[in-house]
Amino acid sequence: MTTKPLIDYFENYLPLSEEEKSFLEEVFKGRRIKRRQFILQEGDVCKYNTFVVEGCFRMYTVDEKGKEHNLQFAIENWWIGDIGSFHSEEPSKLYIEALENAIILQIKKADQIKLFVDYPKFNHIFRVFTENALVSAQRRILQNISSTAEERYLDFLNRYPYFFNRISNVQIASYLGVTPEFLSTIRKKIANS
Amino acid sequence: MTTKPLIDYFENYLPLSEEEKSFLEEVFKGRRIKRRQFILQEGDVCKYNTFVVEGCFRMYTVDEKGKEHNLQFAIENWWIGDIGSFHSEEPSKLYIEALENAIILQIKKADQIKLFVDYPKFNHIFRVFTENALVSAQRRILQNISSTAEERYLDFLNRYPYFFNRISNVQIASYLGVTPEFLSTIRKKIANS
DNA sequence: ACAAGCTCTTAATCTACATTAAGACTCTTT
DNA sequence: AAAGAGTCTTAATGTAGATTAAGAGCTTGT
Repeated sequence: MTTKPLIDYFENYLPLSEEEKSFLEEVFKGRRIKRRQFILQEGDVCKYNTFVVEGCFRMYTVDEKGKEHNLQFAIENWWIGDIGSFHSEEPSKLYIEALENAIILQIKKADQIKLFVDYPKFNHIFRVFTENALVSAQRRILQNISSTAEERYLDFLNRYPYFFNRISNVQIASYLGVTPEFLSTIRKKIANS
Repeated sequence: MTTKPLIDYFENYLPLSEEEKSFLEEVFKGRRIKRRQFILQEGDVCKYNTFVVEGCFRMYTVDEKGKEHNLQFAIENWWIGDIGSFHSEEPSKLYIEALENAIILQIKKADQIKLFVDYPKFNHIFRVFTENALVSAQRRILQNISSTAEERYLDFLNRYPYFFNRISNVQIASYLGVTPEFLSTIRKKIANS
């Protein structure tokens, strides 16, 4: 439960000074999370920005009919959290649940603001991360309004091949916006072609 | 064709020094764009980040069947551009077309980098803009995978009421991911209820 | 070792939305 | 003023994907 994976991760983008490293060690807290445990639930304010060291999470909403819809998965070296709630400090409409036993590193909002003010370099790094996330989100929007479920599934496998053996088809179907039954027929069709 | 609207816009977030203002005046170039004119076309690298002073734009892709799909609109005080292409300097897959005669302010990539390096404050401002855009994009993804077209249309009107009289239903349908004909039946149903 | 609970599949029926085609109703442009 | 292009609507028919239900193969816990 050291911050080393996080520091390595940052140093892929920019070298860090010793002072910066020790500040990161101070403000990021390690936690072990068990499968099926939640790190955010609807109605709670998202108080932490979370870096996944090990394990796998999904972030989802529940609609009026009680159906769950996956917005995002996160595995090793991914960030997860409800950015909207984190910044506005308003209750979230999202759940974040561990799909596997996991190890995470979390930073509180006040510490993250301190990070940005005292070490402006991180403003830049996080701007770039957010831009990359936005580009992915835009691609997914275009796919949702222009592609069939089969095309979206094939693109998903192509883009995230390591999810194929790690995440159940029920969860993948919920991410793609189709029922597990229909994903099953898509898979059958692909297999027979 | 002054940078005043842009400076006013930034000052809603943070006051600017005279030096910062004069740098902005130096690097942002004004342009007049006519209805139906493109400021980005598929295959071109997106060389500018664009601030809309006046007028209205849409950003869209064209799929293999030749159908257009609107990713985003932009009116006064909105930013528009293909962020992915702008940063990677790879050819864009998007078009950006003026839906009305327009006035814009554009900054080149090299100048934007200079802006971030010399005036770190802007790193922060643009990080916040990007986060807000990401939150909107995430909300739209969740809607696309969980709501009917009617629900999406009602939410669109609710969220962007000023688009109702400004943007044609053909363009709105393309944004929502339905055909204009089906949007028409939705509108009829709403009117009769 | 067994029940209990997930997960995946198959198949029948149903519905949201697409496609095609046609007509009315704008706006522009000349 | 007339032609023409773009926009909105209506209606018939077609299809992607939802829903429901059932059963088969896996894990998991006791």
